[in-house]
Amino acid sequence: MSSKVRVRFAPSPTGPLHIGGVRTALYNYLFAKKHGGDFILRIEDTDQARFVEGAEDYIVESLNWCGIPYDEGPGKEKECGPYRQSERKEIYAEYAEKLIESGQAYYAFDTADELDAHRKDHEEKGKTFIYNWHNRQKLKNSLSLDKEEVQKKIEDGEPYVIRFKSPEDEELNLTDIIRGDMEINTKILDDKVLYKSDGMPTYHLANIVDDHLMNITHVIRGEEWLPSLALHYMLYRAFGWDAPKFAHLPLILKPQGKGKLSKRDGEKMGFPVFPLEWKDPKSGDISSGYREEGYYPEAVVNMLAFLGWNPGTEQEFFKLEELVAAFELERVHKGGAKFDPEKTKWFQQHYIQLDSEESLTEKFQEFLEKREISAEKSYVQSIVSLLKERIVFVEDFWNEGYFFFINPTSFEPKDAKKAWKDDTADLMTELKDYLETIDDFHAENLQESVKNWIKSKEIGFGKVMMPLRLALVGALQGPDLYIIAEKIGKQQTIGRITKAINSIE
RNA sequence: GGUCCGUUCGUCUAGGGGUUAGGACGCCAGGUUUUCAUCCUGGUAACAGGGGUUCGAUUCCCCUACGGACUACCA
Repeated sequence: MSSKVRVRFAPSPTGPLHIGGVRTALYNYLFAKKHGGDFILRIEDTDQARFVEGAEDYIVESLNWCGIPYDEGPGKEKECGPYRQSERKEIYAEYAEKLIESGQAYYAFDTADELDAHRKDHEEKGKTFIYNWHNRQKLKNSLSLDKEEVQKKIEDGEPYVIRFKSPEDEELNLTDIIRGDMEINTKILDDKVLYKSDGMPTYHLANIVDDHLMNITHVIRGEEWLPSLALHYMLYRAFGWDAPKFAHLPLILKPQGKGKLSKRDGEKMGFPVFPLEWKDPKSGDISSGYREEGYYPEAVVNMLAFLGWNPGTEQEFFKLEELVAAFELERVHKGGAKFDPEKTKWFQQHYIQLDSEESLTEKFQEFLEKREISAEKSYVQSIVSLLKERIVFVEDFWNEGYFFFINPTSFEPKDAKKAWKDDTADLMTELKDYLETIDDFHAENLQESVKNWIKSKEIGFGKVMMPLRLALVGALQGPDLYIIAEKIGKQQTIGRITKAINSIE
């Protein structure tokens, strides 16, 4: 086993890639890169009914945005292509036939309705219907029917599926890198459909055949596949192939309540569950994405990496290269992890603080342009520099500093109540008159002048500074007031004081 | 219901037969900031329960409870 590590991420294009899927992709990527291996993208589109237009592009774009591009896959064809299962149809038919020939699979003619009736019947008796060794002789298949009859049905074009012939009673020893050894008896397993009547393979067949043909060495996938592991082991054995190693990742759960994280949770609790914004082609519904919400990919990747894994040290900030170096499947947790939107914000805050002023200025200028607010680049840069340490998203430059660009549109009622007393209007009028006499509006000069003025009036600083802040900002928040006055200039400063005097009772 | 997997502060987790059970997010308090945020300091808070094994179990074993996944001609 000295062959090159090859892993694959194999989503089906049934909609936008969920954040849990992104984590699976990330772990695959990290593992591959750590071992100098290949990361392959395979599109599992064997279910035509669930195919969603645009989903594949979305998946590719998501991986690229996260900085975890695939080495092989659609658009990056290498010798193992094609990488869409719908384009590999003939291959699966061939392998399904091989299993029939070796007696490890059989044709089944039971209709969906018949099977449903069996299930319902069993359910009413409090039992579970399992199609396997104990009843397959009584059902309509090539094991129970005469050879001629089977032949005739096929020739007549009667629809059929191919089922795996699961052993009756055998202890199977399974190994998972994360969970260790497990033992399963085949008697409770059912004869899974390998090949559907529409001429397409099921996940199980396609998956095993492709993983083998694509020389996959490690299968890293979600825990929902754990119950299928026994089947997959038997399939490899039936073909006479070496099975890859398996690692089943814990699930990502809802922040509150029960169950796994779903699309709905994001909408309900106000955080994205998708990397990128997604517009459903049918309903037109829009689901928010981390990119559009202003998150940096580094933050999302770092957060995701730590959901179910940790390096065992106290370091929490990891760039992608560092994750590659530190990542180990053995350190992946077994239990599901509840998703924590707050922690994502914390990572985001960290990574945006690492961004350069130039880069942030550029981003904030784009933001301003969208709002049709024009400002000199040097002015924007000075605001960015001033506000940088208090922001988590680029948008926060606006939330924290809109007053550098526009007049406050209203006065925060709570703050007005606190800052604006009965005699404040008169005091502000006096201050305004005084400011009229000052020509040098640099912050230092302003500070000294106003300080002296306040002292000469023999009143408290708060009595002046709070209403002044309210007038200039619209609320009791923001950076140094003298700097604000300097930035917006004398005319604006006096104008805003006047407006406040006239509009606050 | 059946099969399988899991369970350390509210959350993400470290740890592992003898520890003051460690860190991070959140929350709370104090300091800085004549405001707010940032920042700094401190604090709160956990081994699901019951049996074993052992001189000693949070750590090993069993049971129970709880949680989760699967149980389709979906992946």
